Amino acid sequence: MTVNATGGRRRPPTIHDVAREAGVSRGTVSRVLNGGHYVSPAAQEAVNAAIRRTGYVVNRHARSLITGRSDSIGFLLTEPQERFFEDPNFNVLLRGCTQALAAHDIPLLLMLAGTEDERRRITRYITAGHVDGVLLVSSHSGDPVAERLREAGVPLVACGKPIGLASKVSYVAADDRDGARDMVRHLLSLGRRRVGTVTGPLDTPGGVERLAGYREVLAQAGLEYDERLVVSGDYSRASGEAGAERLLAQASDIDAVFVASDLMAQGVLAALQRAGRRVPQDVAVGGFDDSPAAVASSPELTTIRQPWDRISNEMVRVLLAQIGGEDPAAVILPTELVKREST
Amino acid sequence: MTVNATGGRRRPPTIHDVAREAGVSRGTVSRVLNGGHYVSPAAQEAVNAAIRRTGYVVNRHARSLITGRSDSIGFLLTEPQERFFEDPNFNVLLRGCTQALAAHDIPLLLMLAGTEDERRRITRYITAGHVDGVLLVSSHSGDPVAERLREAGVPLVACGKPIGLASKVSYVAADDRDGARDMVRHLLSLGRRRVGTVTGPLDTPGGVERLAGYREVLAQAGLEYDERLVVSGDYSRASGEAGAERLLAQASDIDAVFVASDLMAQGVLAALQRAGRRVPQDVAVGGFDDSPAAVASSPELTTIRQPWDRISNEMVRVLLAQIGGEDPAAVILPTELVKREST
DNA sequence: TTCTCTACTGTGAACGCTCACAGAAGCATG
DNA sequence: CATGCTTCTGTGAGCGTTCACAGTAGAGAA
Repeated sequence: MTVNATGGRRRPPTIHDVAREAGVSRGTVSRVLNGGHYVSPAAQEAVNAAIRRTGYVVNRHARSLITGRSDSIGFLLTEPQERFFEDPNFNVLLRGCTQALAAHDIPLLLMLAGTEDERRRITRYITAGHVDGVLLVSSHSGDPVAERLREAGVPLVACGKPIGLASKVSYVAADDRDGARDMVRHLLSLGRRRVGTVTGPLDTPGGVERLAGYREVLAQAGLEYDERLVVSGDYSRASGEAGAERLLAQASDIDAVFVASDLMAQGVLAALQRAGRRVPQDVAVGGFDDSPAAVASSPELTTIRQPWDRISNEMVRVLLAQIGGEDPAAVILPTELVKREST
Repeated sequence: MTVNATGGRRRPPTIHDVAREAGVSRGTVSRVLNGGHYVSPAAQEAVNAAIRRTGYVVNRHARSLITGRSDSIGFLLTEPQERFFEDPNFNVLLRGCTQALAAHDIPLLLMLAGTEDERRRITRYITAGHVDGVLLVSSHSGDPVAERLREAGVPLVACGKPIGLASKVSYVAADDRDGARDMVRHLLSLGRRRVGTVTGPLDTPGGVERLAGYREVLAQAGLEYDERLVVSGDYSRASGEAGAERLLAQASDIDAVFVASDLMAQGVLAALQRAGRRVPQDVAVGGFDDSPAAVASSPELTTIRQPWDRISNEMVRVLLAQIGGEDPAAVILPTELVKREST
């Protein structure tokens, strides 16, 4: 790439420079830039050569000004707590989305809106058209941002099924309920009969669905529901630890625990160890997520793998389709049981 | 905020609408928008009211087109491996930078450039002026992107001292060497005399500096350098585990290990446990970073806290200053020894 | 031939904003 | 009363692109 082939000036080359260099008009260059329809092969080639020679890069601001599109996507995190940011799943999701968008040459804007103040600011920013669509990562129900954006007609895809949201909004989620079913069936297949659970927050879809799967399978197995076997946490390690302690106190004959996240499962392992219960001999422990925490703990966790790479790809695909005018869509992806040492 | 107070049209209000609503000219509105100099209090007030009534939000594309600035900052990760993305420090840094920028109402663009292809594309994108500056997060030396951006005159701040970079580039770093010194002194103060170390990659500043600190303190203490006590890893858990095994094989009388990252320290703990060594009774283990891994492992890790919140704040501060015309600057921030159970 | 159709090309007018400039008004100074 | 200065305001131009439209050339049909 020859720098400043068009002369010694400082300013980056414009579409005019390319047109002059190629001996065609602005219009033709613009057409080449936007798919090359109605452009003769000769002109096409001349323009491409000129672009290469001048080092031309399209000015996205000028383009956006007229098209009204921004050619960028927002990745919005409205979680009030910072917890989700520490969640290893977040990493995978963020990276996956960034890469999936990079394949379309679309930059991703990271937006954090933890406080109500920030949420208001970000909402204004988004509805002003500064991004073409939003990947929404927020687990809690009644998220006002989602509703506001939806009302403003901003293309939106949520990660996980948004609960308590009045109307149609696209989402991509793992099949939480089915994953939970798989895990509990696995625990029962090992001969366990006193299977407890530490649920996620019950205002999140994951929390609700995983608990539902657990109850379904126990019911199918003819085991009657015992509320002493059910405690809930908030996906944090500490809450897992506390949950396990409560379980041991309420039902000391417990022989397995289905934990709704790997991070909480780590806490459960710690609590069991402190109580002198061996894992998996005395108590089998199953996690959820297959996060790095699953192999970082000892014993390594049997867990349910969430297909994060597929989730991020699908989120991007659905969002772009929606920006292109398609209707909202829901995508549910299958999970997978990963057997390790803890069961 | 009244929606569409200026009429029933769909399109968002422009500066013209605000001007009409306030009974002033575009110029006056623009001046209010940009600091309010040379604007009478009455006009100021009228414009602000009109903005509120119309729900006006500035069109950044139009503004950027003329100012040449983009009012956005890039967060660039050029690590070829995905390891850094899994590093908990990354989270903290990314969040810190996003928030520090949000305070200035500047959006952050996340850019991943793992392959040479992507690096080329991103470099073009950046040098075309689509961001005003870059926060560079990359540990390895000889990073071609940093050099290219610097040559192109793009304001740039690196996280950690870039090694092998020809000329001046701003950076913000924790005082790695001093942190290492603190930790090794701490280990010696416990009466340990056979102190091994698992270093980071020696083509990273952290790897080099932490090893240097280790050697300095041992030398000061009159202990002679024993190369069997030094192995190197790549900051991953697995490499910590492998490193500890090598240490035990080479120097089985080891009574302490200074590990250059918490993640590796987790691996070291696992290897020691498997070898039947008690921590801290038989072998004291010191980590580095004070990442979530430090409290997630058992025993909880004594470690060196990196001031990530301050690092991200400083990176943003230095970058904005540089965009504002100031010269590059280097900022070194102190670390802190955090004592827990592993020593 | 003349007409229509298709493939291609060039041109003027926006998009919404900032910037430079011209000018008005108010006030003090000579 | 003219002059200069400061503070404030409006206006025209232009940033780099796309879009709609007009127009040209060539091929095929009537």
